[in-house]
Amino acid sequence: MAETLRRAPLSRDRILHAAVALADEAGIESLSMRNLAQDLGVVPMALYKHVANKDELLDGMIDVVVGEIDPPAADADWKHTLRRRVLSARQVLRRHPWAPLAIESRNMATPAILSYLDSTVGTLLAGGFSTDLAHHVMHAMGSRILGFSQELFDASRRAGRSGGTDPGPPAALPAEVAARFPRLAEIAAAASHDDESVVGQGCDDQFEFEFALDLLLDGIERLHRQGWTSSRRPG
Amino acid sequence: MAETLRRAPLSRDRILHAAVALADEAGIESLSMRNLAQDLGVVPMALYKHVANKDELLDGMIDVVVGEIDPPAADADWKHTLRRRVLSARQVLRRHPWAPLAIESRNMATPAILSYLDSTVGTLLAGGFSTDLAHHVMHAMGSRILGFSQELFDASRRAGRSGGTDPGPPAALPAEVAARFPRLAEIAAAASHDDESVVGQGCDDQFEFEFALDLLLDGIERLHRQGWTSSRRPG
DNA sequence: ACCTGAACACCGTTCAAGT
DNA sequence: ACCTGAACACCGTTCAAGT
Repeated sequence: MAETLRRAPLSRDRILHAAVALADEAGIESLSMRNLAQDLGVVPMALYKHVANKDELLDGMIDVVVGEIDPPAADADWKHTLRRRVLSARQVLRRHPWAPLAIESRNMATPAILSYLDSTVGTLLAGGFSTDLAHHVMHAMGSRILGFSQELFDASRRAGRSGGTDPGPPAALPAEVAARFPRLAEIAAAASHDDESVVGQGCDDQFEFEFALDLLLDGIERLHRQGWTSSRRPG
Repeated sequence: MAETLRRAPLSRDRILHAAVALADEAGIESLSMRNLAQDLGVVPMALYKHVANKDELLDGMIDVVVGEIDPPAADADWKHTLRRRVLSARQVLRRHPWAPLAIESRNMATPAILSYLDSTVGTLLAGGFSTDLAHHVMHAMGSRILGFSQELFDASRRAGRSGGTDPGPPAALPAEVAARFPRLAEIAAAASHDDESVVGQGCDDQFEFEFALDLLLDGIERLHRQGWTSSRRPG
C-alpha cells in the first residue's frame, strides 16, 4: 500500500514534467520510455495511457518548454517587445539545452509553437509592418526567434578533446588545431574582447547572441522604415 | 566466388559514400549499421574494421557532404565571395537534407568543417575585417554560414497533417489552424509574393534564404565600413 | 591473425494473458 | 474493462569461437 501511495496518480502533465526534468538532468539520450517510467515508479506500458507514443511525448515536452517563455509585453514598440521576448526564449532554452535539437527533429509545429509564432507576428503587424515584410522577417529570424543560438562555430572550441586528460580551461584552440587552422585560431584569440580580466575564457555567448539579434533587428528596422516590399531586395 | 567478386573490396571511403546514399534515399532514420552493411553486401561487423563506431561514421558522412561545397572564388570581394559560397553550401545541403540535423547533433567539429570555417575567416580577414569583427560575424552567421536554412517557421506549413487524406497542394494553412492562429494565416496568405502565377504555392525557400542572408551581409558590411569594434554595439 | 556469428544490453511498441 | 508482463522487431557493440 505504501508503494501505491508513494506518488500522485499518473497524468499526462506529470509525465511531461518528469520527462523534461529527466532530459534536463541526464540528457535527451537518457530519455527512454523505460527510464521515464522508472523515474515515475511505474511500469513502462502505463505511460501509453497518457501519451500515444514517444513522438507525442516529445511534442508535449516541447510545449512545456515553449510555455515557459514570457508573453510579449504590450507596452513597448515592436522592436523592444520582440527583442525582450527572444531573450526570454533564450533564457528558457538555456535551462533546457536539449530542446533546440528536439524541436528541429520534430517535423510538425506544436500548438504552443504556433501560438508563440502567431503572437510574434501580431507584434510585427501592430508595429505597422506589411504582411509581406512580416512574412519575410519571420523567415529571416528563423529559429532564432525561439531563442536558438545555433552556434555552429561553438563546435570548434570542442574540437580538441580527442586525447585523454582535459586540463585547465578551454583557452583558445589546442595547439595542433591552431596550427592547421591558423585563421580560426586568430579570431579565437580575439575572443577575450572588451572584458579585460577574462583571458582565454572562450566566447561570451550572451554577447554573441545579442550581437546577431541586434544585427537582424537593426536591418529589419531599416527595411521597415524604408517601406520595403518584395519587389525590392534588402540593401 | 561470384559473391565475393560482386563488389569492390570494402574501404572507409566506400562505406561513407554508401552511408550518404542510404541517408539521402531512405532518410537518416533508416541508417543503421545493419542496414548499411546489407546495402554493401557485407556482414555488419565488417564495418567496424573501417569505422570505430556509428558516431565516427556520422562524422565521416558530414565530411563527405562538407567536401562537396565549392571552394571560395578568390577573384571577388569578401561579400560576393562569402555570399556565393554560402549559397553553394545551401545547394549541397538540399541534396543531403539529413545533414543539418546530423551536424548539429554531433558535439565535435569535424576536420572538414574546421577547414571550411577557417577559409571563410580567411575571406573576411582578406577583406580587411579586424579579427574582432570577424569573430562576431562568424557567430552571427552561425550555422547559416554552412547553408542551414533553419526554417522553424516552415514547420507551420506541416502543422495540419493530423487527419487522414492529404489532398492538393499545401495552400496557405488548413482552416482549423488558420482560425486559431489568424495572424499566422494572414502572413501565410502573403506567401505568394511577386510571382503572380503561383497561388497558394507556399513559400519560396530560395527567396527567403537569400532575404535573410542579404539582411545579415548588408548589416555586416555597414559595421565593417563604420570600423565597428567591440566597445560599440551594432546599430 | 583475421573474420564473424552469436550474444549482450538496450530500444519502442504490440499483444495476449491475467485480474 | 483495465492493467501489465512477456514478446517482437529492432538497435549498437562486445566477445569468443571458428577459420
